[in-house]
Order: sequence, then C-alpha cells, then structure tokens
Amino acid sequence: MSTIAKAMELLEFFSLDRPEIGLSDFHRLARRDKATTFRHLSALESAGLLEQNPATRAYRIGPAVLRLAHMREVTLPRRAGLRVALPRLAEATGETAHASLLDASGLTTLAHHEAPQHSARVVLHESRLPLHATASGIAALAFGDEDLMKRALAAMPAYTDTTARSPEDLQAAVARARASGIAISNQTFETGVTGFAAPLFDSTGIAGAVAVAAVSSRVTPELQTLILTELMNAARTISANWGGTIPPALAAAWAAQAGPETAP
Amino acid sequence: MSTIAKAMELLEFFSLDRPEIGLSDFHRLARRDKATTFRHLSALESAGLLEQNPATRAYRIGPAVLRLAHMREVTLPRRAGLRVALPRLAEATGETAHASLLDASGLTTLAHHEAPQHSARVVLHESRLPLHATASGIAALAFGDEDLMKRALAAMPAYTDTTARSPEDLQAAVARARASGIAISNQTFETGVTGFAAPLFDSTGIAGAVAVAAVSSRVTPELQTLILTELMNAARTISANWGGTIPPALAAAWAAQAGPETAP
DNA sequence: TGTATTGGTTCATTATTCAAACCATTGGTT
DNA sequence: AACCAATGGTTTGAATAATGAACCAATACA
Repeated sequence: MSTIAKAMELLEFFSLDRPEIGLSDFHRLARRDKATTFRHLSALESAGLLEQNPATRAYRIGPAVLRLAHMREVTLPRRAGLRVALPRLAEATGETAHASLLDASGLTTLAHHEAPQHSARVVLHESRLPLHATASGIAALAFGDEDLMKRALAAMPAYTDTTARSPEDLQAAVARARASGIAISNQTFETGVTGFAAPLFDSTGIAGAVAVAAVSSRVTPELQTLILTELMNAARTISANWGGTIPPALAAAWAAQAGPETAP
Repeated sequence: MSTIAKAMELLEFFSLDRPEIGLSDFHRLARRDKATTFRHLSALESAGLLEQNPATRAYRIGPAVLRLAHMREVTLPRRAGLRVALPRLAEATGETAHASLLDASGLTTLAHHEAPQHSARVVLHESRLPLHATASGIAALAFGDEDLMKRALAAMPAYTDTTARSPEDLQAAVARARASGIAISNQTFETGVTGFAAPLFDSTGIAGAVAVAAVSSRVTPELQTLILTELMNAARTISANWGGTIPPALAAAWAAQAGPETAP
C-alpha cells in the first residue's frame, strides 16, 4: 500500500456520525503508527484537505475540498441533475430517497432527501455503499460490465443475516434486477430497511443508482408499486439530466413493470 | 517535500479553465518525474479523489470529493450562510460578488454571484486568491494574526503593475484596510478590475472575506459608496450566519464609514 | 502525588522515489 | 505505407524519503 493510499484512507474514516477525529482516534482506527498518522494528517492539513478544530485540535474536512467539489460540479454537473427529481421521489413515496455515484471501487452517496410525512424514516449514515449488499449496488451491477462484478465478488462482507454470501446468491439477485429493471434488497445492509434502486446512466454508460430506503414494516404491495413507478420516473429524469440514455433492454423491463398497471 | 504533499499539489493544477489534465501535462506542470506522477495519479484515482475520463484518459476531480464536501457542509455549514447575502450583494451593486474562506495557505473561493444588470461583468477564473494582491487578502490580513502576515510576506508575486511589491507597501495597504474596515485594491490582481472586500468571522475569529469585483472604468464615487455600504451589510449577515462576532474596532470603523452619509 | 491520555517529536532501518531509458498506441503528414 | 510526434504507461540501480519504537510535554483525573 502506497503512502498516498494510506493518507487517503484516513479520509474514509470521516462520516456524518464522526465528522471530527483526533490523532489518537486516527491512530486506533487506521491501526497505523501514531507518528506516521500524525505526519499524514499534517500533510493533508497543509494541503487544505483537512483542518484542525482550534478548540479540540481534532481534524475535520478542510476548505480545499469545497473548491474541488465546486470545480467538479461546474464542469461535470451531477448534483444539479438531482435537485428536482430526488425531493419529488422522497415526497411521492413518503420514504427516504438517495442517489449515488459509481466509481472505481463502489458507490458514493451523492445526496439524500428525507420525506417529511413520517417521523420514523430511514436516516443514512454511510456514504460509501457496498455493491453486493445494497439495492443500489445490485442495480449498478445489473447494468455494469463484468469488471464491476469481479470487484463486487472480491469482497463480500455480511452485514445482516440476509446479505448475499455466495457469488451464486449475488448473481441471482443481479439477474433478477436485470430482468425487472429495479433492484430490491430486503434488509441486506441494515435490518429493518428495505431498499429499492434503479440504475442511472451518463454519456459513458452506467454512472450510479437512485434508491428509496423504506422502513421494512411499512412496505405493503401498494407502497411497493408506488415506489417502483416513482423510481423509474426519477431514474429516467436523472439519467436524462446527466446526458445518458436508457439501454433498450432496461426500457423494455420498465415498460413491462408499468404495463400491467396501466393496461385497461 | 513529502510524498503526500506532492500528490496533493497535483490537485492544485485543476481550475475552472483546466478541469481535466492528462499524465504528460501533469508531468510538465508539476515538473516531476513521469513515472512518479503516474503512481501519484493512480493512487489518487483509486481513492476516488480523481477519476479518468474514459474517452480521453485525462484525469479529473473524482466523486469522493463530493462526499467529503457534502460532509463538511452538513457539519460545518459555510455555503449555506451565503445563500441570501451574496446574490443580494451582487444585485444591489450591479457587480460580481464573491466570498472566500481562509485556510492555512491562503484564500479559497467558496462561491461567486454575478449581477444580471451589466453584460460586461467580472468573471472569476481563479479559485485560489493570493493574500497580498487581492482586496479579500488584504481584508483578511487586516484582521488576522501576525502568523498570517508572515505567510503573506513569504511569497509576493507581482500580477500587475500595481501589485504590492515590498513588505512596506503591503503593510500600508493592510493598515488602511484596518482603519477603514474595508480593503480596496485597484487592479492589483487583474487589470481592469477594482476589488472591495470586508473580513468575515466565525466562532474562532477571522474566517474569510466577502468581496465585490467591479469593472474599474465603471467605479464612480457614488458606486463606491454603494458598494461599501452593501459590503458591510453582507459581511455582518454572513459573519452572523457563521457564528462569528465583529471585533469592536471593526464595528467602529464601519460605523465611521457609514456615519458621514447618514448624519443629518 | 501518581497515572493515564492527549498531541507531538526523534533517529536507525526500510521502503519509495528519482531519472532516463524503453513499449505500445494513436492521429496526423508526406 | 512509411514516418513522425504525440500520448499513456513500465521498467531499471542510485538517491531520498517514509517508517515505527521509544520518548517528551501538557493536560485531566483520582
């Protein structure tokens, strides 16, 4: 593992639950030498990627990140394409909606939107989603290449009792998603949460996924139908905003989903 | 220079004008070995901080940056505090308004807003502002500590004929800003652009600056008075949003500015 | 007072980077 | 087709960094 990779790994420990981390915590979390950790943190700080809370001396995300994110968003807009579709999806379904972006090593949560209707709603903590254990991941795998599948198969930790354990289980789930155009995961990542996801495309192909995370006990057949319909609409809108086209096979699968409902 | 610092430096070469950079360009821009540059880029890519454009193989900012920026904004909102004040400042003055955040090595542009009134307006290209050559930098220096001034004096490249060259010139400009509460820079960074800036504060002290960049030929005494008034209002609002307090000396300086106008 | 924990620093050992060469591919010219 | 000048990417021993165990200073707590 390169020095740079080690330093970058430190950034992975930040989350909405843990937005500030001190030297000793980093030392323990990363299981790396304290001196080394300190040097890495200092280097990241002087680059502006981190900054120290003057009061606690704990490290947090620095302002340089804002500049980089702004630049990416100006030249390659992604969040902008969600601005209307994601709140609409959350409101129409009454559940939490989120969209994630596919990169070399998995899915990164781009944005999430919570429905105002229910007091009990799914709150997202993780911003990095595993391919094999989330509806979003399955949706991406269903329309990604074999290389992506290989990376998913490389590491398959079990999060709950129902997380796919074997390559066969995973491939079966992916095949179902490919056939129906929507991935459904029943408590494979977090207990009590059922995930529904549709793939998103940009001009280069599969680019991410849009998903609804619903409280499992609330999912009735009626709600599920509503979620699937809204999810297809949202995915169509977002992919169009991102300059992507829906593959014919997926368009057909979606039409088949909607067909029985809209037929006279 | 540490390996991490070198890798981080690569990120500095991105700008709105140059959002994608290939291996050979990096090799030339950073004046560093091609093999090493490639390893650094690969490491940054596998961390998600960069990604390769599949068509051109050039590198661009990766999706991990969006996740980090989102996290910072949720836990330490800064952009949110500008949402109302910055557009108002641009509209009221008819010129381009922008706000920047102070970090260890200078100012980073957070957001900018262009006035709709004029077809000729200042368009910002640089997201990294030098302390010694911009109104924002002078404003920050006027209310920052000596350490910040030391860093400003360490590197003072000349951008135009009127950029401060000597430490004395800079310290004089800073003293004027400290006395009046507003920094004014006449074409010290870009020719044809006059900058006006006020310091911004958060709970820890000086945190950045809010500025108006005006087309120099359009600046009349009337416009200048308008800009100063609006700038003070904007700075007060934003600092309040950021949880900061205006130092008494600055409040007095601003009152003196406004005083002569509002006196009967 | 003693102890545990914090952030931060030092110095031999070990791993990485450097520079300059080389490969393979692509796009344009003659 | 042959050629040229780019591109991204890889390989080689000599130079230069990174590493980790122990150490230091300050704070908090009992």
